[in-house]
Amino acid sequence: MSEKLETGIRQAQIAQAALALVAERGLERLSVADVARRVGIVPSAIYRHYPSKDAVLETVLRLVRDRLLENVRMASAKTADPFDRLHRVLVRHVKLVRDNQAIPRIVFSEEIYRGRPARRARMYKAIAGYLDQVADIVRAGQAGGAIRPDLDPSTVAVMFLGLIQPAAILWHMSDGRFDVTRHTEKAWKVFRGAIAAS
Amino acid sequence: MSEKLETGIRQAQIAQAALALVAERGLERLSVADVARRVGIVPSAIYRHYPSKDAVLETVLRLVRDRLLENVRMASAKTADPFDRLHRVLVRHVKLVRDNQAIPRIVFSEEIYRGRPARRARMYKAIAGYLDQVADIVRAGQAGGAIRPDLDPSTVAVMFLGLIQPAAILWHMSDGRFDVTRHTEKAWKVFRGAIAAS
DNA sequence: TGTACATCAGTGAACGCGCGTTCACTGATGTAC
DNA sequence: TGTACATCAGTGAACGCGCGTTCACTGATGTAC
Repeated sequence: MSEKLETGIRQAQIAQAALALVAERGLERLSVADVARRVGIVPSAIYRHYPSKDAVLETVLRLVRDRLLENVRMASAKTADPFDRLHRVLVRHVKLVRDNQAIPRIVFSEEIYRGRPARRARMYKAIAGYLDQVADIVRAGQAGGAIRPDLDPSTVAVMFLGLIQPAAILWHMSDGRFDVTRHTEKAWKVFRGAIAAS
Repeated sequence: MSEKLETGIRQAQIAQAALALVAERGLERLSVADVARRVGIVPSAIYRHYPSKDAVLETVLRLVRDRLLENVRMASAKTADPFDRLHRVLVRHVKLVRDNQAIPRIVFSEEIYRGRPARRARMYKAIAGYLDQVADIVRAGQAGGAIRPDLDPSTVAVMFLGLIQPAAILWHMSDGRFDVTRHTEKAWKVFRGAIAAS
């Protein structure tokens, strides 16, 4: 028999194991049996700590949301210059995507939202929150005179996401051959020039 | 018994039905039984026309690739002005994504590439081909003096994709509430200003 | 310090379900005579 | 024009498999006395 651990610890272990397995093999391949094996218990023991596989996914989704939002918060704290702040968010986001392949696999999965519109809405809200924080940086830059005042901050925020996302997909589809970091740095310069006050 | 049709016609019907079902319910929910029902035959009859479900997916993938590439080709034919051409590609792409929800669901699926690296490589090549054509438009614009000569055409092409992709995802995740068309038009103006020769 | 007991995480067999696929058949269609 | 035959798309029952989940049990752990 495997060591007996209290349910709080096991719940965290199970969610972490699930996240790691999604990163390795994708969400469709995630099975209760695999998660259990990784944790070192038997499949049915999962049900001592979660009522269903779906409940495990719910927790995984929360983990992902937390990491996403933590990202902007951290990057914004260190400096006041709007371009520095945006650039930090960019670099951290690229690193996040490179290190945690599970994130896009979960966020853009259909399966995880199927029949649970509230769950999709919650994730949309998290992404919208991310964009709002980027838009806030833009607004601050406009107030300080560094960023062109005629631009819509929300549009700029979505465009900012557009610096990373297609690159991340190309990186992923090319099995790492496409150089995300190089692309985002070059794209960043163009983007910076486009939004800077003249 | 359902009407007897020759295998060439059935093959096309089956691929189309599969594509439509992916658009409606996603790739993970696609079953041989559903495809058969849609075509009006019995599940096992699928195997008169395809050796496996996987072979059906192969054909669906080809359909999607064709539509993607046709898009740039069509948009480029009508006009010589580089901004006009890019704008046409943009508008067509947005329409493509809005009309054919199946496309992103297939292209970005993990499942369809699992254990078939050649298939993923082929899709990557299709996307790279798309980007190359956009880059060609940019190069032509640089040669003609309309677009800044110091920009890397490939970077500009990926950024161009970045005008659409995040917006498409937000549109999808918000159940159509996010206004893709409006966003891409606003983003297009900023982008255009960023790459135009001064 | 030692003993009886309650709690509850871990076990393994078994379940029901959906799915892709196989297979022997049926019967419609077109062709050769 | 009519008949026998070959072809092959369509049928439905059955299969094996993987999976999420249930359930009666086991036995380790901590607590009350």
